[in-house]
Amino acid sequence: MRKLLVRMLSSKFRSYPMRTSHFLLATLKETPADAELVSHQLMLRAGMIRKLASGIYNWLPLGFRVLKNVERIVREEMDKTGAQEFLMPSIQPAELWEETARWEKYGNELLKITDRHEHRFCYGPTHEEVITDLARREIKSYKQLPMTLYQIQTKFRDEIRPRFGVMRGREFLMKDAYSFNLTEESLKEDYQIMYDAYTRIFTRCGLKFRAVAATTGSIGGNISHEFQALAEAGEDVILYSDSGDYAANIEIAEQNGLKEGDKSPDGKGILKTARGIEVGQVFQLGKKYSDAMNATVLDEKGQTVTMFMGCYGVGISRTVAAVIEQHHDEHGIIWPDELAPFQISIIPMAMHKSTRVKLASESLYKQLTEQGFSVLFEDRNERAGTLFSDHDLIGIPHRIIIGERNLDQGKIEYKNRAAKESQLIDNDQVMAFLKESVTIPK
RNA sequence: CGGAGUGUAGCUCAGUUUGGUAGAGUACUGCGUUCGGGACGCAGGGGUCGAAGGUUCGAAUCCUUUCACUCCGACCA
Repeated sequence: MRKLLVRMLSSKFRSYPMRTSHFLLATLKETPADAELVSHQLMLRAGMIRKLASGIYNWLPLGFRVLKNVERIVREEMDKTGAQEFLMPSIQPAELWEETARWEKYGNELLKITDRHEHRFCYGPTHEEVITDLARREIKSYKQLPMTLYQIQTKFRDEIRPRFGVMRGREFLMKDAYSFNLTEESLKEDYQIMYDAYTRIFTRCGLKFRAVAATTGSIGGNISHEFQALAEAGEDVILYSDSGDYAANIEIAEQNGLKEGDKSPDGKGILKTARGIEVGQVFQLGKKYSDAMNATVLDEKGQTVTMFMGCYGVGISRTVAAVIEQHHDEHGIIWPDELAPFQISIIPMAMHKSTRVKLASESLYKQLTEQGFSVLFEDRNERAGTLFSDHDLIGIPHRIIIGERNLDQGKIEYKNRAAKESQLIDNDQVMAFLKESVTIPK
């Protein structure tokens, strides 16, 4: 124990940067044969994910850092609404699902398992039953309402046909929130609060998206909206007004007898279709679960009343894929600053031969990390082309290249991943320049 | 679950028709040259050819069964 401590304090553990030579940077030059979508191909090539089984993926360090960034944004925006984070079990007893009749109705998508005592469980695809059970035990009075709880957790839905990598995986990371309300008006207020929070979340993720009226499917309830990231690869079709606010999932639109080319029902503009990736969905559940499971509180008159509920989901792992669908070029991924696994990469040229380059690079690394930037230090003894290609692929937004030639002029090179050309910056201006250019997430 | 296809080195693939000692490129290791946009030479390591059974003197190759994975559809959202 003492030995380990001494080694950690004295060795490279402390002083070395997050460096590519010891980072699990599992990039692939060629596209794996079983990936169809650009996002799936790039996630594999960049070494973000690896498949373990159909629809089930490992998240390697690079991908995990992005996943964590989406999670952080979601958590920040949920906390802003006053929702409380907590955690439910992923394994759920059959009895709860039988109370709502979903043990049968949810179908084969529900992964059912049996323990050694022959007790039946499922791996949770969603958590309405568990939260409602918790709420009926713990929430007693109208004075506690409204109340919203959320968790960020791995879900499992046994899709008939998983596809497109984490876009339609079986196991996936999801944020699910549940609101409890005394009245329908209160529910509608919370619904709007969540709707607004989702708008902020997906905006921060750099997504172009539309919120569309949606059907409620096996979750149930009355009113629902999906947040659709616009992408040709999307599996959903939406109908939207080209100049008004109207937008609906194709199912809803068809139920209302609307089709492409029609006038928008709000009178503004013409309806057009687009494809989308569903990255979030919000539901006004009403009393579907609270009725079935008897989740009640006492109101101010001492009467027993059934609570209204809402539920609100964000597909966190799917959002990562959706962002890539919208942010890439022929060389690889182009991360928005808030999602990038690292904000800045430092690529020293011929560092293994030039002490000057090495010192300048390490010094800059130290300064940048002290300022709170996340920085990846490229220390592999590879040819420049290899390094540049890898960094293009993994999509770190801000790149600093340090070489002898420019050091002689007192300059370093900066290249934005999204830009075609790089630019030279005076050595003593670098910090100011980056502070100006890089968004630092809190 | 219906239809189509694929399983050979970490990755991309040849070899299977017509059975005869397991291959290429790339990646990886060592040495040397080179190195600001995926270099080159030499030397190496890495495979129960998805699995099981059968036919045969001999099976990656032929037969049977089975498993996994991908795509289209239905399903889900």
